[in-house]
This record gives sequence, structure tokens and C-alpha cells, in this order.
Amino acid sequence: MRQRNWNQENCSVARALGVLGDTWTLLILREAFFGTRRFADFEARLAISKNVLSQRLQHLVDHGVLEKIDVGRHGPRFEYRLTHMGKDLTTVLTALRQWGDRWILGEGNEPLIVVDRTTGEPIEPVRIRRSDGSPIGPRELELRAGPGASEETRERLEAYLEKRSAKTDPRKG
Amino acid sequence: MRQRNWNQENCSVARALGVLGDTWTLLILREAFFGTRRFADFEARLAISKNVLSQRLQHLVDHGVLEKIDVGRHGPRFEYRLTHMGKDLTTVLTALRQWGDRWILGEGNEPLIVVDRTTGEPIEPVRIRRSDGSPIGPRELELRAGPGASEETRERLEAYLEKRSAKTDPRKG
DNA sequence: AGAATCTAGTTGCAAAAAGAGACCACATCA
DNA sequence: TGATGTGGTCTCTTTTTGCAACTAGATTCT
Repeated sequence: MRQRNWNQENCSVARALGVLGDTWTLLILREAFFGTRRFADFEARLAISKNVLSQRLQHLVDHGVLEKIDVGRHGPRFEYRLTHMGKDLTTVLTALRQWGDRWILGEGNEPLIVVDRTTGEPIEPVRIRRSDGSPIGPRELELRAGPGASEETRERLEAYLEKRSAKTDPRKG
Repeated sequence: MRQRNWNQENCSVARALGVLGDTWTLLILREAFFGTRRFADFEARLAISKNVLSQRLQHLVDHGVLEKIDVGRHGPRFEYRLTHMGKDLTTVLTALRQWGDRWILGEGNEPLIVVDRTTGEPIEPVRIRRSDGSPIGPRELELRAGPGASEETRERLEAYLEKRSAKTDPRKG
């Protein structure tokens, strides 16, 4: 990730990608969710170069996704553990895994399945739902300005909503 | 993204990131979900250089996330539109947006809100659910081998499950 | 005690990728 | 005919990556 001012963008996706959006970062986190905690283990599992790994781990620590803990009783032993913020990425990674399962590997070729560990039953595909819990499709969704919308965001949104209604309204359907 | 063999990895997250995991790609898709379709518009909105944008769009077309359509009645006019595969990323992008809202911008500072367009009501936070629909937390989840698991994946999984049960079992919890 | 080893990196260098901006081909519009 | 717009490519410079060697503190082996 370059030093673009992700930190100034008025968009949570861009801001989130400022933390995660590097080529390696999400793979490092996949490993972390798989229980990997040590520098050498990340290195071996990912076949990533040390300097890049070092940078990325530091970046994730700086942004609060991982914490670096000295667990050294004998010699320097550090562990990189998921923070609360990091663990909350479960949803994102699971959605991504399911998308890959569906569209790249195809049904029936899932390498890993996420299950409820007490029952062993697979979880549901992650979906977007209304407040009453019913699932909702992409075309029924729309973006609206939130409390943190900048003037620019509001303007873009206006253009977007105009185009959208023009597309679906025009005495067709 | 480098020419690592993402295409050979036995992991849907890695494979999905082979398609999306580049620094720019998810931002391009965010724009696409915002209704942007034309080269010049992506360029202007993202402040991305033309050569990189060109490559990324091509990459997304090659992998079936976008399709390039000639809509030119007068002169060359191409549009890059989300395919079905692309639209199915709504869940991933929404989960990412919500994560950014929660942990980076903070509650009450959301620039954009995803709503049900017919009622205007905000959607639920994306969650992982059991097959009966009840939400389930990260610690109740576990990975199991799926039908497409390679031998290597199975071995790693075994080690992971062993460590996990060692951590939670030991006459404590 | 001294040598080898292990962990967790840092440093230096060559190759690859990104960014900026000029340039281009084709088509329309005035 | 000339100006303008679209959708790029080409070239050059700056950054980032990957690889390998090296370091530093602590431990284990003999």
C-alpha cells in the first residue's frame, strides 16, 4: 500500500483497505485465524520475505489488528495475536472464503468448511439481512448518506441516486 | 500482485485474493458498486494512474468479475459492468464497510449507510449464523476439512485442531 | 566454558511494479 | 477543417518486493 491518504478518505471501505488492503495483509490474517502466531511460522507458511512480513506485522500492530506479546520465558519469543478488532474480521474473511468457494473453486470443492464447533454443523452462507432478519438481494439495496458523510460524499451520492432511479423508474418496471 | 501461484493454492481465501487482493482492486470494485462504469470515471474518482487502472480492469474482466461492453453508438464507448460474480461481492464489501465503520471511523461517523431501498431502513450488521439462523461468535467456530481439502491442508488442520483443543480443554473451561 | 543453535529480525542489492505524464488512434461535434 | 472526447499505450522515474547475507540476544549441547 502506498502512502495515499487513505486516512483522509470519507469512506470506510477505503479506510479499511488502508489497514488491510495490501497484497499480503489478508493472507497474514488468514494465517492468524488458523492459529499462527510466530514470526517464523508466518514466514514458513506463507513463503513471504522477512522484510515484507516484518513491515506488514508492524503495520497491523500499529493499526490495532494484531498485538505483539513477549511470551519469552527462555529467550526472545514474540507472538502476534489477533486483537478484538482483528477477531472481528471473521465476518469479512468468511464472506471472502465463501465467495471463493462459490465462484472460483466451485461447490463441492471447498478445502475448508466453517462449522459450529459444538455441533459440527456448517454455518450458513453469510448474507445481508433486513432488521427483521430476512435476507435481501443486491438490487434491493441502496446507499444513503450517514452522519459522517462529507459534502463531497453527499454530492456523489446524489448523482448516484439520480442515475439509479433513472435506470429503474422510467415507466418500465 | 506478483505471479505467485495463487491459482494452485488449496484455499479459497488465497484464491479469492488472487483475483481481488491487489491494492487497487477492491477500491475499483467499490466504485463499480457506486455505479461507475467508464474508464475515465474510474480514473477521475480514484486518482489512479491509467496504466494501473487498465491492468486492473483487464484482470477483473479476465477473472469474470467485470465485463467490458461496447456501448458506443457514436464513437468508442466501453463500460465495465459487474457480472453476477462481481455483484456477489456485495456481502464481502458490506462486511468490510461495516468493519471500517465500527473500528476505524467509529459509530456515529458512518459516511454511507446501506439501506433497504423500498423502506429506507438500514440493514443489519453482517453476521455469521448457524443453519437455524442464530448468530454465532468467533470462538464457537472451527475449521474442518471439506471435500476439496488437499493432503497438506488436512495435515495442517489436524495440527490446528490439536492446538485448539489443548487450549480450551485443559480441565479449565 | 565454548560452540552450535534458535528466534526474530535488519541490511543491502537487483528486479518488478507503480505513478506521472506525454502521446496516440479513432470518432464526433462545431 | 479543426477542436474535443474517449480509451487507452509508451516512456521514464520512483517505490516496493524478493532474495540472501548478516546480526544480536538467549539457550542448549558437549
